[in-house]
Amino acid sequence: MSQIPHNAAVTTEPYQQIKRARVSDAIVEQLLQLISSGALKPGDRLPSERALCTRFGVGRTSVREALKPLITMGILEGRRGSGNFVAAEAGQFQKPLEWGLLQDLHGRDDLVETRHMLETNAAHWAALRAGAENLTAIEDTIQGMAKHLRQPARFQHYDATFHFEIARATQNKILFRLINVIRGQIQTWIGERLTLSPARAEALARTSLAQHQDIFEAIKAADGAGARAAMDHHIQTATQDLHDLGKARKSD
Amino acid sequence: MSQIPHNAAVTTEPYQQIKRARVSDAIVEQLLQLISSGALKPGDRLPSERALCTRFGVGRTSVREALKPLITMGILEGRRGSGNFVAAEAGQFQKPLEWGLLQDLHGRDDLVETRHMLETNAAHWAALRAGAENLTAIEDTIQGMAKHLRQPARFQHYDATFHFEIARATQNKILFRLINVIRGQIQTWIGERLTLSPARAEALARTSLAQHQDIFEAIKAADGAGARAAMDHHIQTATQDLHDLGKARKSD
DNA sequence: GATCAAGATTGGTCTGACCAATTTTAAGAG
DNA sequence: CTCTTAAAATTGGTCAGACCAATCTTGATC
Repeated sequence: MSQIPHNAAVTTEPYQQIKRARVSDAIVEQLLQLISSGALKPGDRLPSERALCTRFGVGRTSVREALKPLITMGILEGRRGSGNFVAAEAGQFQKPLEWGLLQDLHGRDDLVETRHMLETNAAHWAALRAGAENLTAIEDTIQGMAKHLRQPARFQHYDATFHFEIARATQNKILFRLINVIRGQIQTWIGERLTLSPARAEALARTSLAQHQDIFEAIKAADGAGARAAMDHHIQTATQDLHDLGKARKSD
Repeated sequence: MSQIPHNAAVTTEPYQQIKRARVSDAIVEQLLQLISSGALKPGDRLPSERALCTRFGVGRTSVREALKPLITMGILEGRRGSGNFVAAEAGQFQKPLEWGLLQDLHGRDDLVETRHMLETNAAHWAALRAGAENLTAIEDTIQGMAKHLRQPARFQHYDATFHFEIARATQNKILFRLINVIRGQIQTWIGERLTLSPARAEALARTSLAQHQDIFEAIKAADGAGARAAMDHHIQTATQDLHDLGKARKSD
């Protein structure tokens, strides 16, 4: 754990700073509304910047100043020579979360610890709130894991989807987004972890599969405490495995 | 709780998309490094955009395209006629978190529930990890509350600082940032909640103070489970109070 | 020394132009 | 007619110069 400095102060001021009407901000608002209302769907192409100029009645500078924040946030995607597009992950706001959470992290401890907290709570709430649709989605991922015990890449995909579906079953959007961004980050750190002997990989997969089944059974039975405990056990095992692998790799 | 749509897919691809070198991106990188290295401290003023043009050897457009993302994320702050400044909260990345978490939220339920989870876990870890410096900081806020039982604004400030210091005592940067952004958001929703009779306000304050003391005692005793339980009780009470106030206001 | 108006500085926006990547079109070959 | 390929048009990225409005600086005035 890294020390958190004592310079940042807490803010209790509820009043918002008055902001002069910037032209670009008004455009940002309109574009956001077009996207959230569904008029612009992921993958859609926006009118060219020059066309937007005439539509909004502003200069191209303002249009570009409006597009820039949306591109930064990962809501839009600019392709030179082709056009500006609504990003596939628009609405998930993955990028700003990564910016906010993962900047200036020296170690992975915070990440692992937070993931443990989020996942155990997610299991708890999923058990209390999962609908039939959620249960079948989760069960599908388990069957996918069972069918690909010897194909690490496939297995890992279903593993990730399992946790993804549990996060969705919580019906809590904030928790859903947090789990996804942290899982994604841990995944990039792990990278190509599964470069170990096939026999060992299959053994790990079997253990993991059994734990996933335990979690699912508890969720299916609407057993909040049981789901939390099962997930706690699973995450601890997975974390320990990762830790062992890290040590093994260091000794290379 | 709002339903989470089933359209978003999970990504297991660790490879990053190749991106052409944009001039503005290179400038962003330099500026970020200047800030994280301490060469530019919060509150500092950047050279004027025209000056940056000559320093970087690029046009003003590129400079502005580089500044825009940083302003969007709250790292810089642009004041027309005055200059661009490093934001006071630079390094906290509050704004991108708000973007990522609070977009498109229909109700406050997710927020309240997530806060409950974060705060109870924070109390637990604070009890296990708080150093002497953390303990005195927390105790100071309690004394501040005790001295201002009849001044709601002051009391609320120390209340918020109490939770702020506990979040810091966890030594977990991610948890620290999450708690701050969510508390801030709940606070803006509450707004000027304390517009009730002085007698009732003081009664609530006394109850709250007692609960804060319980939490602090558990943390001081390094009693993780006790701290979690005390915080759980406190958050539940506070949430209930807010709920009652909301109902009372609706009946106006 | 305090007040206030004129000038200088700065971020925000507009216009028009050019570059490089991409797409579209059209010409040409089979 | 289809496929290939080169030219033309389109598009995002960058540059330059200009103007506006908000702010800061300066200096004259009392």
